Amino acid sequence: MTEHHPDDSYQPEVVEAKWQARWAERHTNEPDLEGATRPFYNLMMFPYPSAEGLHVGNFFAFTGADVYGRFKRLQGYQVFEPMGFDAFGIHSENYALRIGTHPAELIPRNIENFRRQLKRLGGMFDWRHQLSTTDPDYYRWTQWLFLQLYHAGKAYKKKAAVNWCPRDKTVLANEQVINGTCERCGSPVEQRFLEQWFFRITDYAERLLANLADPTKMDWSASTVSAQRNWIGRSEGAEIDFPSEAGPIRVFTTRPDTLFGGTFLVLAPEHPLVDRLTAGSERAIVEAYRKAAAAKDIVSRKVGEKEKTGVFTGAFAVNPATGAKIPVWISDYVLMEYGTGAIGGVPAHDERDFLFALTYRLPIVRVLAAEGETGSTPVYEPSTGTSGLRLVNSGQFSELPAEQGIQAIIAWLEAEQLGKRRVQYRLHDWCISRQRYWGPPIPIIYCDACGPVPVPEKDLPVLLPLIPDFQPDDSGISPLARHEEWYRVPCPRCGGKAHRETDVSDTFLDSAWYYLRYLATEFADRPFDPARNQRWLPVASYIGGNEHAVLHLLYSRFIAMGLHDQGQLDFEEPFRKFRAHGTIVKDGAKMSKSRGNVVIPDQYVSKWGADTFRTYLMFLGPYEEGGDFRDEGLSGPRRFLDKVWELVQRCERRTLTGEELQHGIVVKWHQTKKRVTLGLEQLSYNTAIAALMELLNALRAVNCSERKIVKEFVIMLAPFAPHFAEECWERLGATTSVFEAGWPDWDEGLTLEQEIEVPVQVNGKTRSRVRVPRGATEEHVVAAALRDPAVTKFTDGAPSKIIYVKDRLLNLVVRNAVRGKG
RNA sequence: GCCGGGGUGGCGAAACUGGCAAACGCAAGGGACUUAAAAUCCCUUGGGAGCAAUCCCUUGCGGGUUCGAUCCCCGCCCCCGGCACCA
Repeated sequence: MTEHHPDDSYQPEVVEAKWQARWAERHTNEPDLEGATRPFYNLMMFPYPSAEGLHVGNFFAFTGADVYGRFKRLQGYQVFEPMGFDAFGIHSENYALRIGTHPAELIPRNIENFRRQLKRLGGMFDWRHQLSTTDPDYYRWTQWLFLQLYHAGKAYKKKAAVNWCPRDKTVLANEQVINGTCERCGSPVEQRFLEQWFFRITDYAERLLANLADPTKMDWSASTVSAQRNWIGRSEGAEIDFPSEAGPIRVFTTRPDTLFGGTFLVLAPEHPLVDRLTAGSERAIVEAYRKAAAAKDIVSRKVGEKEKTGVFTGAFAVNPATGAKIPVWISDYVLMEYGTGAIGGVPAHDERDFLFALTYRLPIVRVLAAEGETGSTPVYEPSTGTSGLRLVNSGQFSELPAEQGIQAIIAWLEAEQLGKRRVQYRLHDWCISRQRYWGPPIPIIYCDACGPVPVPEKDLPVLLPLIPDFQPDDSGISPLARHEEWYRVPCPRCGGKAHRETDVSDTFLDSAWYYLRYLATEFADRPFDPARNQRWLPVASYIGGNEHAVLHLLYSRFIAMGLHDQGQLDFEEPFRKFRAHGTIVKDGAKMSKSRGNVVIPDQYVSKWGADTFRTYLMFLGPYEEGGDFRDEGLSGPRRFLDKVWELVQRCERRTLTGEELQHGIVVKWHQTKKRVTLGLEQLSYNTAIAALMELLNALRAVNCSERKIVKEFVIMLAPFAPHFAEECWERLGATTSVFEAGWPDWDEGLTLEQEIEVPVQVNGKTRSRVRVPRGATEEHVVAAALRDPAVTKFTDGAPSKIIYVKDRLLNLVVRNAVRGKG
């Protein structure tokens, strides 16, 4: 053991290895889950171990969350900061396929590498509670969760039009289709009709939406809240029945006020009434159109295509408001999965209906008019909203303002039993079946006699068999179906011939409840522990990427709500506070493998040290906005740490000198404590670090190394540079961790300077400053200002108006401003 | 089109939600130390005028409110993200 000398230099690799070892030995990062009196659950989104390793974006995310956890720790909370691996799923399986290694072999290897990187970063992780979603002890409970939802009637199987990715050879949830392409591989998604398992997330649409606006339940980033709102997509309106030969045709509209302008109906090609409506002579054309529509992939069906096509079914319906006989058409601009799959065409007030009417020469009747218009000209009126519009050509409703017209017509429809008020959501049920190998098998058995039978809980987990041929194919059937010995089982209910469900569940089901499992990893007999949940949940702080706004973050809320309604959880919102971190770009450009500019953290950690790397990441931009990673930037934070190191080596216990006091060291010190504390609480890490740099510069300027200040400096630096701070703390004579030290408090009175410089403006332009004591009266400051030639040069006589903001600013208003003569 | 977040020096950015615009850092230039380089230290660095004290201009664009606007209001432009033939 070498003795430290006051002048020995900062060697990150030595310091970091030492403290990582010591944290492990001392169990520094392992809070008492049973007895914690001030528990703080600090969660960050766990990674997919599906690549060579973590990239700088992951490090940025984890570091920011870790800084917050360490700050809370220093404030005296017992912080639980777990880490795990989202190791099931297409991303991991695709990676295994590409590498040509079985995922069961590859993924544990990746996890080891991820763990190594994470430990090197110096996160405050409690490794006792590490989990992997691929562990049977984990996915046993994922399957259990499926059964809970199944028994609650929240899981069901139906044959439906689903998104099929031809490259990944599986169905996808709507949330995993981005602009008609696969979220994972970017292939255009096809439509297939398959029997799939769904979760009834739509049952919770209203609650999921309402809680977003409830600050007692959720404090989330605005961008995430907005994305979820858009995704849930609530619309208010009415459904209206149009009588026809084949029975009533129900349409949904958000604008019942335009009902009198409905001159035709349009049904989606897949609409179930089309067969019955179609007249004999039109049958061939209608069939051809339906076939063509079905053949289109989702991209071209939903995106672009402004020209409208469609065919007449030969049938007519009656507009219940006007009594007019109106033709029934089909067109692919009407989508079966939204509303009722049928619309009333109002060509005068809807752009799409207008284009359709123009193409097929359908009548256009205007029923809304602006102020001072009669509405007699039958042209399309592109109007968004209802403001300034009134109804015309609308029978007894004419002349009502549009907003009132909506309410009046709904009331009339309800009275006449022609329709009713209705809220429509864009959100669809969550399709969780995947025709892939690498996931938890859905715990259902199909019996020839009993039908679908849930696997009894005592038989869980349904183990994923180790099979060599796990490649997916085009059949729409999971690779597991090829394995008879696994596929064929006796029925758990009657013992008769039966077979297993061969689909696995969506990865997002694995990740929808992992925060519960972290708290209970040592329990084999239960998925989570009520007493621990009671103590630690909901999660106090959750940090992650906004790309999961309508995926993981929505699904997790749904699962918590479902469990809550089953009496399993006593909260329904799992993440009290969520903050979305920003994204990192490299030299101004997005990082991507094809560009070859992906930053691998390891080399930087080796060169600069983890503490410098962490500090740089937190300094390079606002945490919630991200920033630009530039190699040159690392030298700044490293120089900063070197200077702090040097300050620590020469620090001494003494009183401040007159010169130091004169330079306002005490004020700067207390101001810094305040700024760093508030900055950390708001995740404004870049400004917190800047404040510390300012204090350091101020100390160095007067050569001050007073021990009390240096100690508090080290504590405040500890969230960013934990190993470094521990080492400094020890060298300052401590025998316990710096994280036991407690967060420094500041004296508000001492953050204010006693003598201040008040800017003096003339007509709003700063012309000079006067030094006055804090709290000086207006008279005092004005008198001082008018003694200053730099001011009087511009005033030329008595000011006509004086604005004085105490301790802030003096503004003298003069009528004839004198121009500066230089 | 609708919703959310942005637009400030050569660059990353800061500014008590109305009060000295550009803190902190990077890069660049000059100087000191050194045989030299690196490291370190000191100085300069938004634009323009001036020998200078100093003055004028400057927060995407155009208006407005105000003694005073990066901040508030109105009308635009551009960038990032979400939703979107959604009725």
